Amino acid sequence: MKRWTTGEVSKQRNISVRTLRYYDQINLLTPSFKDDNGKRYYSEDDLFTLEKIIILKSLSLPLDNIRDILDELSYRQILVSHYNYLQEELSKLQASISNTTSLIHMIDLEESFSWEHVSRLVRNSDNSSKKWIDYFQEDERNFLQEIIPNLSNNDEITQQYIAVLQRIEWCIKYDRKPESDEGLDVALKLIELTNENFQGDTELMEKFWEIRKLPAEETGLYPISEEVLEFAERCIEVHFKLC
Amino acid sequence: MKRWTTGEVSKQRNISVRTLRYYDQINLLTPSFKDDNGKRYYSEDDLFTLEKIIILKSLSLPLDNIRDILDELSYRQILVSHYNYLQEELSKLQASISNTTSLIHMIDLEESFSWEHVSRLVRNSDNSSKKWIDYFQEDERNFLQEIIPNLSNNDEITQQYIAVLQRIEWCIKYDRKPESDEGLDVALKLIELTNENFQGDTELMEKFWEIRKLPAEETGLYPISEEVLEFAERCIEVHFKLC
DNA sequence: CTTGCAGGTTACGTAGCGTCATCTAATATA
DNA sequence: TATATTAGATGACGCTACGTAACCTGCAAG
Repeated sequence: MKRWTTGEVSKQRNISVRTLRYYDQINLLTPSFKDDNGKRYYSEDDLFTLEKIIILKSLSLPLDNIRDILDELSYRQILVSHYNYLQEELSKLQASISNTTSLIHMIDLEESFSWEHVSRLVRNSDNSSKKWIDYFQEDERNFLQEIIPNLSNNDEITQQYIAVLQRIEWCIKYDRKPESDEGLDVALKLIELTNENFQGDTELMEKFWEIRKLPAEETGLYPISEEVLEFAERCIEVHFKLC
Repeated sequence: MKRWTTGEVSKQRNISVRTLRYYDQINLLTPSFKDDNGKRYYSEDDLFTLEKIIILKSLSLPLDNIRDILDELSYRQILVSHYNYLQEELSKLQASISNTTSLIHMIDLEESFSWEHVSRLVRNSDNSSKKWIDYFQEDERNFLQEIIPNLSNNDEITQQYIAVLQRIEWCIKYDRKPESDEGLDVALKLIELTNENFQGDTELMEKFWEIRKLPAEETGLYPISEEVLEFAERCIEVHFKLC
């Protein structure tokens, strides 16, 4: 059975030696063997555990929480929660990107660049209130709740829709046609959204209408017109034909 | 002219009062007025500056660097660099997601879940070596270089392609047809990649061939077959028709 | 024999705040 | 008018996840 020294593990996993020693110190990852001089030797199992730790860390879990749950979760559970987390981040990022492009557009057009616009955009994109525990599945949560507190949550999907709708509004306002590059962009986002969050067009449309019905303060949008919906549909029509 | 107190700003921008006081303390954002009791009052300009700071912070810039460059950069420059950063993050995230799904697939199939596979995947996705300075444009960099060091960089786009190719290989291996949901996924990613990173199919194909020519150790892939390319093309053919 | 390298320990430093403890001024309520 | 609450202020200490420096050890190479 092969064993690895700190230096080897450090290079392989791209982690500092100091980190490994620290993990040993706080009893997060104690190497399965130490020789007479105190040299650490890591087994293959240790490396798998380290992998787990790295993944859980990327969920922004504090190390002592990781230590608490490490043994209770299977590799698959960890990966699935990691996957959920990543998808969530993706949503946020895409919303952020939309907002940022909107702002840049506004500056470039040198008009309507008011404090109102900025704060409305930023307010929508900023508050991230989901926590790592939300990325675990229900049954796992039940167990986890006993160890650690819980949290509120926020509809990120809605935010994504809002972002798309804002882009469409921009297009209409500045006379970009559905046939333009911007129209293609909109179409792509829409397809992505339907594909990732729902399974078909029915739900998509429902979501659209739900958002439309929300009061303006809540969505951060000026009231949404029929025009917008038509624009959206035409974007997809023009650029893609689903077979 | 309206002025805001710490508490008001705190709520509006979703920042702790402590943070505001800290920024004052380190001379990052000093409110334009203080009354006899030392109460801080922020002007509209102050709020814009705060916005800039928040954006720059989201680039993971340390606060003292932000202080140094804050006055030198226009709002537009900051937003553009922020946008570049976000796009970069998006690439990484997508690669991460692909890798994670691959791993989950492997576990689910309960075969070939060797250390080799895991480490190959993780090694590819892990090392993030771009730094915030890379997200500024050339002329801005020249100026910035005088203040702060510089860094290497890594071909993230290649990594994205690798991720897609890996998914295709998985499809072929487990007999998922281009017509399946997985095929649709692949098609979506491919369209996204062509649309975001290049402008047309020509470059896409070049990139594909470039990667194919790379030795296996570098790409982290088993040699890529004609089969893969055909599969990719069919995915797009089957699911989308560009008009 | 020393030199260098890979390992070790101990201990202090860091960023960006959170979190007391304590104080003041202004306003609301009894 | 007395008091309680609120929103502000200022230290000062605490925290995470390590980086970094100082110094020691064991071993192979020159």
